[in-house]
Amino acid sequence: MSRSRVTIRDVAAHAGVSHQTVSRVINNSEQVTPETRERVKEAIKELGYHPSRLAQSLVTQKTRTIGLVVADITNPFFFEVARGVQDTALAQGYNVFVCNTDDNPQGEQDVLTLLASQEVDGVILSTASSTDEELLSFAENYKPLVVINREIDHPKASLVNVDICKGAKLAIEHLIERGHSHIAMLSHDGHPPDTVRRVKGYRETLKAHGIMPNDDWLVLAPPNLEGGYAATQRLLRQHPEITAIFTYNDLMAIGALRGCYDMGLRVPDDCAIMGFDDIKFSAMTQPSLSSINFDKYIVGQKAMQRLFEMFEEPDATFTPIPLDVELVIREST
Amino acid sequence: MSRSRVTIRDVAAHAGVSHQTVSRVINNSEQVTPETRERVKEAIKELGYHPSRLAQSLVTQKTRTIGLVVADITNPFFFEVARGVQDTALAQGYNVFVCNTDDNPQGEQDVLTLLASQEVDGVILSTASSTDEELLSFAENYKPLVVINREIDHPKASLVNVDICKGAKLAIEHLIERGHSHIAMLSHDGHPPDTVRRVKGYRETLKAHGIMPNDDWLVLAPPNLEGGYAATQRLLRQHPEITAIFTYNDLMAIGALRGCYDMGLRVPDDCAIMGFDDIKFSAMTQPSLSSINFDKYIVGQKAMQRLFEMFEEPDATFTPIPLDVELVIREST
DNA sequence: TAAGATAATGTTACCGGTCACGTGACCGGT
DNA sequence: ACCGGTCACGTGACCGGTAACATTATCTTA
Repeated sequence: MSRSRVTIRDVAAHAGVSHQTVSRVINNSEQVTPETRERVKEAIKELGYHPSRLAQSLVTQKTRTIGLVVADITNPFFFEVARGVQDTALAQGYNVFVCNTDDNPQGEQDVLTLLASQEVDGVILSTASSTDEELLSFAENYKPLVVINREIDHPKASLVNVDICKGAKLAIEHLIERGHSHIAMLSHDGHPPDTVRRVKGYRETLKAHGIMPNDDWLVLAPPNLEGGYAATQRLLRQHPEITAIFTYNDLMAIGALRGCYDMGLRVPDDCAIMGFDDIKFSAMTQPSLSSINFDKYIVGQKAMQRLFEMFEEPDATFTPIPLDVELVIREST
Repeated sequence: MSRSRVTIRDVAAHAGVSHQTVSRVINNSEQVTPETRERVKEAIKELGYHPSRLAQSLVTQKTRTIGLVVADITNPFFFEVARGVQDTALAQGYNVFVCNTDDNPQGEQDVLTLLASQEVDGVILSTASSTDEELLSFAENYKPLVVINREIDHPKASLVNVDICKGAKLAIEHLIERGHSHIAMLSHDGHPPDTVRRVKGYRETLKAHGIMPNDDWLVLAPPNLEGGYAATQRLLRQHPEITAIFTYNDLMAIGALRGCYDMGLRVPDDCAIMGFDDIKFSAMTQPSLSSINFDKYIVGQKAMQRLFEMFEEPDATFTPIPLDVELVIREST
């Protein structure tokens, strides 16, 4: 194994057959006598031969490698998705390149070209910094693409969509049911499409219940702990009348929890907090966090499965994969 | 770009030179007239040529790809390390395969052989389910290897070691200083080497201060939120005399926080909690968590840099890279 | 029993690059 | 005018596989 390298021809010589026959054995082709197959297998074992994926890839033009593009692996939401993707990929002998874009359009472009140069067989994209046009052009002249939580209309792109609108609706309705009418929202300060859907769900649900959304109560911040913390303090200082906050994700919500605590406000009595994503931490915070749950792992798994289907039938068009959400009520509301 | 593929010979023909000259231009060899270089570059641009990494790798026997093996990407500790690795790798045009072992020896072996078959240029390993022998044999007949937080003596393996003993010492000394003498420890139920160091630091520091470590107060549990939560409840129910808990990592500590809360115990008054790793969440919990901090991102970065050094000088032996720790005192102690 | 079908195996081109080496142009020195 | 050295570039082999086609052996079947 530490020797230079055992090639398929070495094996062939050792077994007294042509290298093509060895190749057939490796690829489980039927066109081989059980007897020679056995001889070849023995030679393979004796020499400790492993086929070179590089050489295989070069000729088959398939690398058995896919790219997963996420905004920031640091978000628990993404890594559960990543696990789903990786596990299903691995089961088929595929490897996954995980790339961070840092929620930054340039980063996303860099990453996409890098993936292109690595010649991955397909890409799963769970981020949204690039514009629709950039994405379309990527889909156009590249490989199969699965997009998570984003609408894009292209025959070569397939979608996995969590029902975010419904999630936002459930969240707001729950808050209204709890008697809140002064409901603020902390949203992502980028412009990803799934932000739009959350905000849309937030406003429409309020309206549907006869509450006029107040734009001053919709604040934008970085979608992380610190962003939620800072924005909450700012918001509640300016608008003490607010009694409930709905956040873009659980990270912001956990920051909001601490923000309230540091201002001497009690959750949920003084201000209720409602998250989105239901990451593991949310069950352990104090008070534990109400949130919108959906199976992140399944999202990744379905995305990967869809990619496999696209490999099988490159010309087929696929319908979007919907994923349901559910309301999780804990102590914070 | 969507056309079949532009090869180096197409470019050569287009520019009226040999493919070798094109190759020279690509690789910035000096042996090219500025004039022809320009002509070639123009041809490259016109045809939209991108060299095939596959073909390059096949002949150079370098894939510009490395493997990162972690126990579970789901732990915030690991993904900060992962970010450090990825960012530095990317800056040099290297891509990273991240693999999870799920803290499971079989998984680790699977992953290592998968990486071997993918022909990565090197491996960074931040996990510890495999035995030393397995690891040594891997190092023996494979590629450069950087091991994080684990002792292993092999010329082909290099180490990055956080000073865990010191961390444990700082933690325990801090608790003693706060007046605690009934200090329990929640540890990893696997048998990773860095567990040993934490436990060693825990016991020795206690002894150094004239306190006999009580083995009943050392409990093993899965190193995650739920593990910490359950173990804390079990522990405090059986041994109400305990006034402080030192945990294997912050995940367990955050679980412990909630465990205390659900038992009606106040932190730190009834029971102090001390974590390890200082993940981002620890500043946001309520009460915020005291912990041992070290720069996770730097760990990944240094590991990757070391790997690059090993690529440069394959025969050199390298000294371990030490990383310092610091005590972070927050509200939980 | 000869011809055609079919199964098992060998031959050779090819994937898209890099590398070692060969060749000719050019240059300065004697 | 000749020689050796350097520079710019081309030629062909090679990396380690797969795929298409050619070939041979085996089996039918008329």
